[in-house]
Parts: sequence; C-alpha cells; structure tokens
Amino acid sequence: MNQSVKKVGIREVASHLGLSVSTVSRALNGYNDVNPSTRERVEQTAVQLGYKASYAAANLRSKQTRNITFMVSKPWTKFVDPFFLSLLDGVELVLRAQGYDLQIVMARDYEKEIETIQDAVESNRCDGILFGRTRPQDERIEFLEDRKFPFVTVGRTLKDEHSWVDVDHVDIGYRATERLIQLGHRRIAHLVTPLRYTYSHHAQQGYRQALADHGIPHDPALEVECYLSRKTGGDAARELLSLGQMPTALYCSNDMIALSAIEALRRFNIHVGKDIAVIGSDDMPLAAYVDPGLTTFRQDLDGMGMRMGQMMLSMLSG
Amino acid sequence: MNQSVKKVGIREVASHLGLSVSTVSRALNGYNDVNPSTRERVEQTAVQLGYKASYAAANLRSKQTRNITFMVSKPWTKFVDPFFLSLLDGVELVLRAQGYDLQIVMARDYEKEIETIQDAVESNRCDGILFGRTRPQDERIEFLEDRKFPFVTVGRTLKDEHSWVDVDHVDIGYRATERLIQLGHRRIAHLVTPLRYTYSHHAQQGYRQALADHGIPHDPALEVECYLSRKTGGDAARELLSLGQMPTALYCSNDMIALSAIEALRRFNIHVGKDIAVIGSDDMPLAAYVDPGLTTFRQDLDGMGMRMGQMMLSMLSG
DNA sequence: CTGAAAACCAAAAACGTTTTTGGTTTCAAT
DNA sequence: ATTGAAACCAAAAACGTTTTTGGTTTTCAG
Repeated sequence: MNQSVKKVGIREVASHLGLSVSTVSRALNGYNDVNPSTRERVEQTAVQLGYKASYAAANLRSKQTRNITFMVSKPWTKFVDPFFLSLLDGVELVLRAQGYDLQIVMARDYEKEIETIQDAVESNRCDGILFGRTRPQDERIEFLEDRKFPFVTVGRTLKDEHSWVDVDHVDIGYRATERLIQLGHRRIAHLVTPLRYTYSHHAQQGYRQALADHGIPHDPALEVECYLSRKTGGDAARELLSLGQMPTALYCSNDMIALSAIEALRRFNIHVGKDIAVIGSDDMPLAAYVDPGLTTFRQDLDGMGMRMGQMMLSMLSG
Repeated sequence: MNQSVKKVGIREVASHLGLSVSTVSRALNGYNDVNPSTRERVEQTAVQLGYKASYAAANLRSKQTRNITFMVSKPWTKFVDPFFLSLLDGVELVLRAQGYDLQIVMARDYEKEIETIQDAVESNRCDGILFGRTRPQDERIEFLEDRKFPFVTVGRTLKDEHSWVDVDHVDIGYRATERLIQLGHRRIAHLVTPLRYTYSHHAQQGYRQALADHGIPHDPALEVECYLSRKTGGDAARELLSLGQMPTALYCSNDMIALSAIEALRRFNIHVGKDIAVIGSDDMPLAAYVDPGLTTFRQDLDGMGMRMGQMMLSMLSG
C-alpha cells in the first residue's frame, strides 16, 4: 500500500548511487571535499527517495541536538505580555531556517529557573538557551558562562559581557516622562515594574533623568514598585491617592500596571485623560482600545526575536 | 577544577555498582524484572554520580524522542489570543512531569500547516503532535490518522473520532445571545470569526439556536464574517451601520473583533453600553478593562492545556 | 614529465543507550 | 528431591548516523 514500509536510511541513498555512506553524509552536511556534481546527485536522490536523516543518530554522533530551548519565566506564561508569542515567532523563524528546533520550558518559580537551566545544560537536550527576565545580578548567567554554554537573554545584567537583546527602557522611560512634562505635568508618578528585574531600573533611570533635565525635583514617594499579584497598579494608584498631593500624571513602565491603575482610578471617579494623564510603555495593542486611549511605545518584538535567533546561530557556528 | 571533566555514562554507573549495563538501564527505566533494592541502589548511585542518560542515544535505540510538537498556526502567533501561552503552560506542565519536552513550530500560512506536520512526522523529531485551528474538514487530521501518528487538537472537525479538547462554543454562543435577548434586544448581530474554522460554526449554531428558542427570526444580514486583517470587526460594524436598520446589540465570537468594532462605533459617536450592547466570548482579561466593559466568558485554557497533555500521554502509553 | 597538493572517496570506528537473548538463581508446589 | 515459574542479571547486538583514517585520483606548477 504505502510506497515505502521500510524507512529509507543513508545506506539506501548511498547504495542507490553507488557511493559510500560517508560520502553521502558529507555531501548532505555541506562538507567541501565533495564534488559539487556528486553533492547535487546526492541531494536529488535523497529527496527522491524521501530520505530524512535520523535526528537521534545524528545527535548521538555529532553531539549537536539542533534544539534551542527558550525558558519562559512564570510571569510570562500569563497574559502579562501578549506579545511574547511574537518574540517566539521571530526566534523560531530564524532558527528553523537553519534546521534548529525551538523548545520551550516553563520555569514556574524563581528557584526553578536555575534548576531548569542546569537540567537543560546537563542533560544535553539543547545546544543553546534563551531566556529573559534578567536581573542585575543573575546567577543563571554565571552558571552558563562557567560552562561556556551558548545563551542569549532578553534584557541585560549589570555586566553586559554576554549576548543579549533588549528594548531601550531608559529611552522609553525618558521619552514617556518627557512627554508628560511637555504636557505641563510636574507631579509625575512612576508605577514601576518589580525592581528585581534589570529593565525596571532602566525605566526608572530614564524617568529620573527626564525629571532632572527639566528641573523637576525627584520625589521618592511618587515611585511605586508594582507587582502583578501582590501589589498591582490598582493598589499603587490607591496608595498615591492617599498621598497629600495627588500626582497629575502616571508613567507606568508596563501596560498591565497601567490598565490596572486606570481601572482603580475610575472607581474613585478620577477619569484618565481628564483628571489625570496616564502613559504606558509596553507594546500591548489592546491598550490602544482602552478608552480614552493609553499612549504606548511600540516594541518590535518580532524583530527582536529574529535578532535573538541570529545571535544564537552565530554563537553556535563559532 | 570541575568535579568531573568526563561525562559519566551508564557504564560508569554500572561498574561503580558492579552491575551490568543492561541491569542499570532496566532499573532506571522502570522494568519490573529488577530487584527493588537493586533499583534503589542504582537510582541513588545515578544521582550521586550525576548520571543523565543521553537523550540522543536513548532515542536512537528506543525510537522515542520524548518530544511533543505543538504547531502554532500563524494567527495565533499574534496577539489574537494572548491566553494562548496559558494553554501551552498547561500542556508543558503535564508533559514535563513525564519527561517529555514541548517543542513549538510556527506554521506561517495555510499550506505550511500540512507541510510542517508532514515534516514533523517524517523526520521523527517528535512522538506526538498538538495543534489547533481545526477546520470542519481537516487534511492534517486525515494525514495523521493515516500514519497512526498520535495527535490531539484544540477544536473539532466534522467527524470527531480523534482526540480533541475544545471550548463549548455552541454553549457560549447560545448564552451570549440569550443574555442579550434577556436584556431586551431583538436585533442582535453576530460578528463571527472566520467560518473556515469549526468553532465559528459552533458559535453560529449557538447564536441561531438562541434566536430560534426565543422566537426571533434569523436575519442573515446580521451575521458578518470577520477576519483579523482583511475585514476586521470595525469593518463589520461599519457595514452594519449602512444597513437600513441598525442592530441594537452585537455578539462577537472573538474579543479582538469586539474591541475593533467598539472602536469603530466610537468613531461614529455610537457609545457601547448606551447606544448599543456588545458582548464578547473569548477569555481576554484585558477586555475587562475596556470602558464601558465587555462581558466575556471565561475559558480555562490552563486546564484545557493540561487535559490536552494528559490525552497525549495516554495515547503514547497505549 | 614529475612531484606535491588538492580533491575526492571508502571502510570502519564511534556515539551511549535500549533491547534481545539466553542463562542462572530462588522459591514454592508437587 | 524435582520441577516449573518467576525473578534476576550479563553479554552482545542494534539503533543510524558522523567522524576519523587513510588511500586513490586529479590537477597543476615546476
């Protein structure tokens, strides 16, 4: 019934061509000591016979798994960043073009992060690792550097001698704050993402710099660290309300926080756009639909993913 | 420096215990013809020596890759469903617990879908496949059934003799429509997701049934098929506006469509909640923040993912 | 025409497991 | 004691590639 019950291996290709197995292998793997015309014939016959090299066998011998693992930290598994898939999309596009597969593992809490990475490295399941949510001091990076295991991160650490891609959060923070200043605001609060992450510090830095550049004194009470579960943007907004003097504008370094704050303010009959200005920074297009509009800074996650993939590939090829 | 420069293999474990390699292997793989105390010793020593079986070697011999591939169709790679990651999370949780890895591949257009699946099956890179966006007649399913390759889908087809998980879109459509009817609406439009997908038909079915059950005649002009690029919810809303008699309520089987429609209506100074009622159906929590609120039906994607994983595992174990 | 380098290729080893094969021990029932 | 089944285990084959080793042919400068 089926055209080929038996799976066709490299031997079949070789014997079909009257070549040795090794030549076929070298032809297929792009070695340069094989006659172009031979390579051509081999490739054609391989396709014709429907030959697909066994990944397992190839991996066993060559020590290359052709797998790249993306470790997703728990907060990312939720809707926090709907555009995260866009990042993965970019990564996958680039990797797949070079025959690499993308694997994803979810680290479900802090301790699991390092554990997951250790496991991935030690069990030889992948050739490289991608991950985000970097912290100023990140033990995952130390671990990987020690083993000389290829990795690319989304986000930086304090010492940036590794491969990373990142959004310029300093710039975003600066521009967001500056825009509010230009709108005439002087009391601008910053609802900042958890400070354990490096990018939060960058956003904070941009925010502070903008204030300083425009001669606005920095009021620590206006900087509120927000979480996604413990203390939401809504909680922060309420906290700010209890302050003697309410800020007239809110810069939220994450749109989810912004939305949460907006909702809380609405409950207090404080209308965004009229009573208070709110600005976000992530790329969450849904925010565009929020009445009365939340100005966000676009982030090209797709392209960032592709860059990330390319960096990984170039690390792998030496 | 390092405790073990040389990687410890199964031989080391065996010789360290004075056992044969095969016994160690069988002990580790849960065969029952090995003395419990022996198994205990083997397991302890394995951990102690830091032994991790080589996936490649194991795969080569056993033909099991311990990989499950989730094929993501292009629309999913965008923000269409921010909760998609939640589904993946559930899947990964269950699979990983049994030592399976989750791989994701993106099919970037229609033709690539079947191609991607063929490739995954034929190159022996995974033991099972997961995918969604099912159509009433789905060639991917035929292909996989022909090869007897394990798969689970998100969404059904016309003949449901395969493993699937799904949200009851008929019920959601029915309840959404009924709720609008109970609010006094009689002219209720349905902005339906692309009809090439099975679930769109289910939503439509629920919608129509609710109308029928409440003695409301069905007006085909009020059923508008929406896409995410070509014809958005906004386009549909504008189309409905041009109708002689404007509907008083909108049931959108996808929140993205709902948001797009809401925005378009606002441009025409038609206010949702006042001039027109809008109801969504996906689980997009952001929608909850939209002023004046979009009622949606929660979907437990996390749990669905776990079910999906479990179904796959049980298929794999026979 | 010669010799060396470059191009090409075959045979065999190696990768690290799991599975097969077959043999020995233990133990309870006869 | 004898037998048969169950438990246990060792040795070796097998998985399908890539890599190593080394040998032969071609090419081309001298």
